[in-house]
Amino acid sequence: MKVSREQAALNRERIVETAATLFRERGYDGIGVADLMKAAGLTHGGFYGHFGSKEDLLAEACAKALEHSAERWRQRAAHAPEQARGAIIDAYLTPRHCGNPGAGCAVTALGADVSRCGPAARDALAHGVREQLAILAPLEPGADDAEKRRQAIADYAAMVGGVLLARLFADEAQANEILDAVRSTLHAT
Amino acid sequence: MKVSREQAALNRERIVETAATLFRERGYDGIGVADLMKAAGLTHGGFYGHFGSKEDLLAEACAKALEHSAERWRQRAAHAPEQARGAIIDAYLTPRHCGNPGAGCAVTALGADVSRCGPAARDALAHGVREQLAILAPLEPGADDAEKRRQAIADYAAMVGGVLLARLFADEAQANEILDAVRSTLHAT
DNA sequence: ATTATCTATAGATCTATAGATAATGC
DNA sequence: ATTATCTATAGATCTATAGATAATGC
Repeated sequence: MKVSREQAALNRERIVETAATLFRERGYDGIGVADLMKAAGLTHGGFYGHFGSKEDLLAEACAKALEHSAERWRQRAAHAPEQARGAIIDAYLTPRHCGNPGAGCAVTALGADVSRCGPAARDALAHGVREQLAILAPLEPGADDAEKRRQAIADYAAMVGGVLLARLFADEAQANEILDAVRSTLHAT
Repeated sequence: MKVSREQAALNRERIVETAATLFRERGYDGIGVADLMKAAGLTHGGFYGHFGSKEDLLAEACAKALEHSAERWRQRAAHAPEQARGAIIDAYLTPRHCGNPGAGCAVTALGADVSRCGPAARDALAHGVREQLAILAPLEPGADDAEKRRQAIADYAAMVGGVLLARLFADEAQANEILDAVRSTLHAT
């Protein structure tokens, strides 16, 4: 049953990736350790060899999810420097993002859960937010760095809130109205 | 043990109010039916005489929470017509709101939970959002109704996202930076 | 020999229900 | 007689742990 040290590290990685997806899809309390391990192709009891607790895994899953998001933002920032801000905003405020929370922004999907958690998960998510802001701020209009940063925070808040609101509407047209309104308002800035 | 029909209605009301607070504070899965009933001064088993399921209660609790919010917005809208929009924004983006989720915006506290729920709670929260937008839209700048509504949606999204983000930061100064940035950006509109 | 994973289970939850109880309202 | 609430519990979860197993890595 035992696997190599290398395979064990890969298994750990797969648990984190699986958790990052399933927590975002179903919420922190929406998936148990047993089902999570089953989804990763492992058994329940093996979990505690890798993580001290479910909440420790949440912290790692949040960090991982936001790292993926940051990577995507960085790619968009590099490709078309002038329209980078608009590209990030447009990609965030889409029906695709709304409909795929498991691959989307961890702040929107898990922010409320994490804000009620212990410091490990909170700090992980907060750190991820600071990273995202550091990517976004240089792309913002503004006379100085303080103004750019302020605008980055305001953009991020509007994006997060926009998707959170849109996800409440089962009716696609109403969800799209939310996304379109936030998107066009941000583009007018 | 039995109480009057009138008292039973009051008890039901108290269950909803208690749930509206505790769900917002701890999340939908953060409080069980038994503890909820205890907090309302009743016993576990009595719950199912009033509600068909915990999720039905969530729907009613969301509706109630957003009705309270709408009432506060209407009061601000009536008091100082010119600065009504600013007053709503300023009251929403405060440390006080961040630190008291149990009395705050149900969308920020429960949006993610509800978006993973059945239609009853979703519809309740979505209906509440439409009500809030209907209050906010007439207070917005804009050449026509469509523009006012678009701006109301963008404002609401930024407020929701702002508080969600701010709640991630244990450090008060960082939380306040988020609130201040969103607030000042909205005021610049 | 070490250790990653497994099986099995303890102990504590959780939602929901069944049946008893006792006060209301006819 | 009706019914709002109570006690007690069924049945299904959940996190975490203990001890067994078997393959790696010295």
